[in-house]
Amino acid sequence: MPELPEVETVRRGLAPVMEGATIRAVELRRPDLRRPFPNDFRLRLEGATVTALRRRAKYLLAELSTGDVVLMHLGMSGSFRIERPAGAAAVPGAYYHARSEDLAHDHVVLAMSSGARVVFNDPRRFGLMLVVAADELDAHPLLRAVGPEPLDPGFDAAKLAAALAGKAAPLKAALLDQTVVAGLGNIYVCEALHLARLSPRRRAGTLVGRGGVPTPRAVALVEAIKMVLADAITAGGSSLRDHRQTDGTLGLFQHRFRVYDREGAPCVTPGCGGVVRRIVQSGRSTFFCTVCQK
DNA sequence: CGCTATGCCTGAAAGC
DNA sequence: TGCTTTCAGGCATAGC
Repeated sequence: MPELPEVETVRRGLAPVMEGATIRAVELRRPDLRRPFPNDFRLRLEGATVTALRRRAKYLLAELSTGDVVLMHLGMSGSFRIERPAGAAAVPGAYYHARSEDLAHDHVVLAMSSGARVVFNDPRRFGLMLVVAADELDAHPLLRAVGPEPLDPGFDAAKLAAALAGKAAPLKAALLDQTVVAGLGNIYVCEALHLARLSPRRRAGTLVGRGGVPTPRAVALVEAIKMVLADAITAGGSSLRDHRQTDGTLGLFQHRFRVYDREGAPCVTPGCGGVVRRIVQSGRSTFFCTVCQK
């Protein structure tokens, strides 16, 4: 489910009730998600204060006063919601979920000193929660090879070109590769390629000129990636099947999809006149317009 | 029943 | 032989 804009939306929702708050109790309602919780997971979280809640790629990182970091991933169907137990004071700036639902897939509950209960729900259990020492975070196998943050000012056409140079894989597949650029998934790759008018089937290496110089297409693609992601964050992400904001409300960006899940609909590019098509690449649906995306 | 699904790790296969 | 790149398979569940 969640790509960078959804994870960032979740981060912004959780920050008011987690940052500066102490984790009073951790309830693990099953032994594993995608992989087992570490044996010392509860021990290392309980009593620790969250000093910052950050995001790297599609990972949420809760930095603790103890020098540990809680590494969280939402997988395909994970979501967080914030509950306010009866009698607990409301945290300024926090938005609470109206009521609990789908309790069967509530796998982790964090009771925070802010009074909020942070509940992780994940029907498919492709999500992940680990705790690692902060000084080992960058070298951690899950993060070591992750590429640049697309919304970082340092991510530019030169960076993208360097990552794409020599690649024969389709552009779609290259952009899904988290080592090329971090945080894009199936939706936002399709959206960014349409905005940049680039074919998902084009060989990735063709965005790089002689000597590794980025082409105008690479410049356009970087611009499109940044714009699509920023707009999606502003809209609270995209809610299809699973994504909710932490207060339970839906994201709104799905109403603004240019191509994703719009097979057969007219292309929105002014004057194009094409129709959105669906193909399968690397086993996943790609939506694009064969008329204006070259 | 069969197909699809916002992710991504693993391992096999292919290419050099 | 070995390294790198690419892709299919699988994970677990729900909805249509």
